[in-house]
Amino acid sequence: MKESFPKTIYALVGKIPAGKVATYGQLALLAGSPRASRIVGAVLAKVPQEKLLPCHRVIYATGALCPPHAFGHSAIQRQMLEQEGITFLPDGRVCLKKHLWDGSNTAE
DNA sequence: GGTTTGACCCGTT
DNA sequence: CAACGGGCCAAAC
Repeated sequence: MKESFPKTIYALVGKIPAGKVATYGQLALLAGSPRASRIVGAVLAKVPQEKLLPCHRVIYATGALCPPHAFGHSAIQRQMLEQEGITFLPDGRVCLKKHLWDGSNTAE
């Protein structure tokens, strides 16, 4: 495995199953750098939707969604996740306890 | 090849 | 309880 970081991120995000969510830290961890959580976001920011990556399934480690400008609009990500079957808490956060992606099982 | 920034995360005030 | 700052790693200019 010698794929670049962004390449790894694309693969990981593309492996996130519907109805599940992954945190930037989680992707960074699977990518090989647990502290490169920022890189994950930066990479997704550079990579256009042409990759068809479900970046809307990527959220903060706290369960909060990423800033509105990330998807070009606010509450968009939330709407998408709701359609995926994600459960939102009254706090406005995703139920990480129920929808946190199990990337450890998908890691190769 | 060095510098700047970035869709983050956590501890402290 | 809420807000602020700092630190981390890698990609882009």
